[in-house]
Amino acid sequence: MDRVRVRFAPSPTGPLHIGGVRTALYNYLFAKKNGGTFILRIEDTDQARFVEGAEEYIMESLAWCGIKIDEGIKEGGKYGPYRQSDRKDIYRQYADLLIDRGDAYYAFDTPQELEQLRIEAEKAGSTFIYNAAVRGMLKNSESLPKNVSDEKLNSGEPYVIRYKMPRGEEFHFDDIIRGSIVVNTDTLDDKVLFKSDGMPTYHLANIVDDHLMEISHVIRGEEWLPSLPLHYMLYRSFGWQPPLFAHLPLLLKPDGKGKLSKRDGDKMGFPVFPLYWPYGETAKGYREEGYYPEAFINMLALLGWNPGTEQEIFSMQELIDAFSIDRVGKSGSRFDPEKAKWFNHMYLQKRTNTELAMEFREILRTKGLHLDMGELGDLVGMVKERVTFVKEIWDQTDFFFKAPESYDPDAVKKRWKGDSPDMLKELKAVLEKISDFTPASTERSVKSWIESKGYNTGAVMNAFRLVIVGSLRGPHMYDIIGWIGKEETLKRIDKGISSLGKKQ
RNA sequence: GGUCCAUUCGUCUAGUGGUUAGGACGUCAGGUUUUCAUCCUGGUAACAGGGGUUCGAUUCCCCUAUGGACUACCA
Repeated sequence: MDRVRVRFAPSPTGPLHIGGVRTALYNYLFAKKNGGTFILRIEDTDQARFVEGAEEYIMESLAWCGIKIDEGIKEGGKYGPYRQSDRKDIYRQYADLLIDRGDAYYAFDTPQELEQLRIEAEKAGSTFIYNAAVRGMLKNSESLPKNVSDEKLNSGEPYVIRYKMPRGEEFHFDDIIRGSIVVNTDTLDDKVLFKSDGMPTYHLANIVDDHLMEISHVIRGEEWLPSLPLHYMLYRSFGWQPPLFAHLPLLLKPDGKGKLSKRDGDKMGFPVFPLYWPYGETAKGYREEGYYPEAFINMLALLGWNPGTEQEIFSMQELIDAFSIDRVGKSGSRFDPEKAKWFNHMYLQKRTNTELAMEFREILRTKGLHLDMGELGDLVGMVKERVTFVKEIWDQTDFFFKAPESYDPDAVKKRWKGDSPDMLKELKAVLEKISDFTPASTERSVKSWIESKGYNTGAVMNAFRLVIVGSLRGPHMYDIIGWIGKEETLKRIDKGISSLGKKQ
């Protein structure tokens, strides 16, 4: 195989959606697996849709995901510039070349005229296609006498350059994922290659850049499959060797129908973007929701690709080693937010207590709490396995920091019995005598006291939990009181007894 | 409407011309636990339908159905 060079070529029209991130990821994995180069090319030929901040967003997203760009706007490279608006001067000559070869022509039809034709066709129950069948009846350099056409060009009348799709040809081409595909060129249209504003369309710019940048494999979304024949045709007209193409299946909505769209996130309560999008209509991001990039990438990689083994947890390097484009599926994948959470849970479990403590410390800081790392590490270790996100640690540990201000009514009803106050008074006396207030020693003393008195363990411990935590949740009681300390423990027992009182 | 693409548990998927059709998420049940959660064990659940080809099709072919993409001087 020649040197592998792939590109991810998004348009800066807004935040990058997770489908786009997956496309970038597969390109990256394929490149790294084959010792190739991953290129980021910004396709901003549509000036009307350009969105400020989108380009930066794309780059920051890839960086967050750990997808490293080899050649691009910031990285540089021998094939630059890597932004199509900076390559504007390149495209015109290729459009002219096609005209010289008779594979393209000038068209003067106005957008309004074409719109009218479409409406009329629709009324008649058909679809208007600008192709060989109607070319001769429209305003272009194929139908008009040469002098009329030249006059229009010279007078500065707006025009576009269209590809002259051949008539009645059975055209064969290949896709790595789909296999071989055949279309009749009569069903294709004379696509605009060069717009009246002086910019190329996607089709022209894409083919020219892929050729000039020596792209070996084009890995992109399935929405491009219908224009693949045109792209092959363009390579043929230029006399260039086309790259290999792989069209990825789309990401679908978790419920209902259709492909995942930008609006789905807020509607269904999960992000569809890697990062928070701060402009205009803001959108949530995985990063801000508390996902680890490793988990996010792992989840995305497995949506449409699988290694053929039962392994599900992959580091980026493992993904690179295992990746093969042959194992990319053919059908669209429905995105499952629950599975995404599971991946994050798994990655969080792999973090050390110290790492988690450092992350959690940032959250505590916003609450005005400052603790040393040793204490925090112990705390986090008690609850890490019950959380999916670092931010959930607070929900699991709030009672460590403050005595309950109220007691869960259901728990009180169920666990606060008539003899609870007396039992807790006795328990308090037992605890008071313990000088070495560690989980091991409190557990030993309390257990032997319960045993000697013949009490029911559940009755004691649940009432105890109620006054310490405020509800029936949390880690083991001895771990909790070991962390909050003897003094605080005794205080909470007193407070609980006086607040809850005797059961009526 | 037209063109193209797709179709295995609810979801992501493995898989083969003859399998008890496997795994994961979810869900349900049981166990562990002083609580909740975790965890462990187990269960549930799928080859869209119809024709072929074949000794035998989930697997190969055709049709239908369903879903999806595209159908712009957007990418």
